[in-house]
Amino acid sequence: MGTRSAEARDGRKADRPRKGQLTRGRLLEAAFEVIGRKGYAAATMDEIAQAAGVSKGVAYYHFKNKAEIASTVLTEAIDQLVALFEQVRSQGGSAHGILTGMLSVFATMIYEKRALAQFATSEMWLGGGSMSEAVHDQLMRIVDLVCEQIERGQADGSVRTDIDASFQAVSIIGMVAADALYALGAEGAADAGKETFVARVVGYAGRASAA
Amino acid sequence: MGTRSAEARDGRKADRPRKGQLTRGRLLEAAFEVIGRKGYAAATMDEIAQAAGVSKGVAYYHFKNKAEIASTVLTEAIDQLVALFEQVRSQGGSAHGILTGMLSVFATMIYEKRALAQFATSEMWLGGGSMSEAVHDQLMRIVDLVCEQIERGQADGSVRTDIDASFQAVSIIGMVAADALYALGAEGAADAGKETFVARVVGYAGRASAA
Amino acid sequence: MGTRSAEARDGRKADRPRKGQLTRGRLLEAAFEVIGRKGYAAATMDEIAQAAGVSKGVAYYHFKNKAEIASTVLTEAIDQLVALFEQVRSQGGSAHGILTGMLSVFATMIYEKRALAQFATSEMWLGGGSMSEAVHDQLMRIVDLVCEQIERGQADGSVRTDIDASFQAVSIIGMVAADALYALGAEGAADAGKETFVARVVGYAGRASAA
Amino acid sequence: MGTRSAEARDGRKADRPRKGQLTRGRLLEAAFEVIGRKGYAAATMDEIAQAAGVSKGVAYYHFKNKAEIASTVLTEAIDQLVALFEQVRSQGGSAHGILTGMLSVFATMIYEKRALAQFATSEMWLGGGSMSEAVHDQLMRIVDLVCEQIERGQADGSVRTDIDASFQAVSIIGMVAADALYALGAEGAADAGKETFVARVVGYAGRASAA
DNA sequence: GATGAATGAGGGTTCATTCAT
DNA sequence: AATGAATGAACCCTCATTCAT
Repeated sequence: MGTRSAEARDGRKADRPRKGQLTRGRLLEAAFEVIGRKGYAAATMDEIAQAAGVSKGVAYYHFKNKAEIASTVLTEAIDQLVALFEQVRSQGGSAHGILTGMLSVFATMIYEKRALAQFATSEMWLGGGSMSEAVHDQLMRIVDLVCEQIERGQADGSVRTDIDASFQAVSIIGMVAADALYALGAEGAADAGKETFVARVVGYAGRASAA
Repeated sequence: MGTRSAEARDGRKADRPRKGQLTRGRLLEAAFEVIGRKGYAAATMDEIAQAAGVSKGVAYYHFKNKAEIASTVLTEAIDQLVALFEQVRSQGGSAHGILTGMLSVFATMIYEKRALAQFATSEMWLGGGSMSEAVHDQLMRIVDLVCEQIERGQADGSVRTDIDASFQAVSIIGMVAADALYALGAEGAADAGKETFVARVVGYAGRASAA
Repeated sequence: MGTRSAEARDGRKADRPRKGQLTRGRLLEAAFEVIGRKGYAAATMDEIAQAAGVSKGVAYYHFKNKAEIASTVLTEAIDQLVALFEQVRSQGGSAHGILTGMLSVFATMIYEKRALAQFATSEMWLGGGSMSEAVHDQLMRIVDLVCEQIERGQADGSVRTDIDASFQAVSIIGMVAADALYALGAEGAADAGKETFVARVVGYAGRASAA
Repeated sequence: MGTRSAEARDGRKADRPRKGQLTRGRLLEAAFEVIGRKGYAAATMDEIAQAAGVSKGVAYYHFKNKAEIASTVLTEAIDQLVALFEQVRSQGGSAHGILTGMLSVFATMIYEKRALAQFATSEMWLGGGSMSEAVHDQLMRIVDLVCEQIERGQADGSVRTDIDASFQAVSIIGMVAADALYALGAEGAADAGKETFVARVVGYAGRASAA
């Protein structure tokens, strides 16, 4: 005991990441891993706490209940993804270029955080679940950003107009998700590497919506 | 205990599949409905038995456990779908024509049995779950049939060859599933009707793989 | 095992007390004892089930939750008391005579089922508890029956009229309850015996309301 | 650890009861309110600390545990009541006069601090609980003071002698408590006002013990 | 004195599964 | 074949209590 070094050294007590925040972060990581691996229903708070290296009680100190920890995990990840999407958008360019960039970002994230994709997708199907509401809302943020670009593309003639923009957005996202599921499910496929995976997904999906 | 089976059965072999098979069928229907509505994990044997109008104990007379009843439901449905696919294939025609027919059949089934699609998809993501093994095997039967036609199309030049056939097959199926999820999730979308839904999905997906 | 004698002997299978009813009864008895001894909050379903000689799960087969088992215990006891009160009333006589009879019955029951009295009283104070609603409703049935006789007494001039009948009813019941608590709390007092206890309570309380 | 108390305290003994005593007082008030509203078992240290506007840890700095904070609340209130009783007694007068004064004081306090009455009464029934011991001891102080006057009345012939003095004391107190519960439980009854309530209780109870 | 964080022992409840009848 | 009843293992969650700072 007595390792209060950090703030003592530089005296910035105020913005020192409190110990609690560290634990909270560890819990989120653990929840991400466990839920991704076993699904929301099969994941237990016991296992999450254990994976985080803390007692079960502390999980309930930081999060109201299991649903909250799960939706926090998801929201934080989607926040990252949305930020990346917006970054792609802010760099400007044609609708097709931005779309390609978004899909690339999306596929990359699925590739890297497959567990989250599993969690989000599986919970999203459930109509009346406790989680489904929050999951759905989060995922719609992604769909909307994709949809926006497809509409731009429809306006400038680079994307086919015979199908609803939102329909196309959902199709592309579903396609990418399914590809990821398949590519990652086949364990041997992983060796192809991220770049190959992303390139294939983007190349294929990009073609589907061309005008 | 209970060894009066053999001779007793022989005595009325002809009319045996009466009560037992009826009950079994009712249980499968109930399981299909409940699991589709709440997901595998949240579905309880109690609710399934109650929905079937029988006692809980009888469910364990007909099925070994919860996993078995669920995978039986799935297998029977996939059997139907496979049969339809093979029927489409047996009518011959171009790869594109057969593919279109299969997607049409697939989209129709999702539209009509959305609960099953939900069940299959959500469980499939789970890597180590009890169900996932069986679900995966079943769904691969579908993928393989689609893949077969894509390979035919690649051979005759009607389908792009720059992407693995299996990759394309998975993409198309994922796309259709996502579309269904979205179209059926939006309650207002249901009024568009089955034909509109199927046409849109097939039209869009068919384009993605064109050479 | 194999003691299916009763119904076998006389063949009245229909009204044989099912095994489940026996268990249910045992659970109620156990709940009565445990809750009476430790209070509602401190009583655990584990202990109740164990006292009943069954597993914890079966308690939830017969009762929806802890509150239900507790309020069932209480309701059944109050039912008995109400039946006794009504029996006293049906025998006719002066208001004073009936009141005396009722108090006698009431004091006797408290004396014999002190645990229940403890439970009922302690829970009744709590305003917003889960139990309090049901407990209050049950106890009011007793108050009403006493009140009815006090009003009769007021009508015929044998009971003072300067105080609300309901107020007097409550006072008398509170008095008896407090006496019981005191008499039974002092362990040495138990030796005075039931008759002495009842006589004292009735004699004292009966005087308080005389005109 | 923490042995700097003695000399540190001595250094500023005069102005010591500053922050610490204030916090302690706030905790007691909060505990009084919360326990009164939800009962001892359902009250949580969290809620008490929050109601006091301090952290949970500080409650354990001032009180050993939950039982201590509760019994302190009770003891302080009973201390007040005892002081009032003794004040009534010190003013002299007939046994009947003093008794009336005591009941008036008692009824008034119940009326004003109903939450405390609830707490005391409900916990008192519990035989082996953690609280019951302390509660019982405190309440007996009240009973003894009432009993003392009843014995005086029995000596001078103003109170009936056919019933134990202690029995009568308990009866009267129980009566008042029950009346308070009833009067305060019926929300509409509150409008009658404190004076009416006290007068009724005293008038009724005073009569019960008259010789 | 005070705080936030952590602990860990249960408690209520659910549910897949089994079994006697 | 079928039923009602029973079991027991978890699971989610709460909360009194402790501790480092």
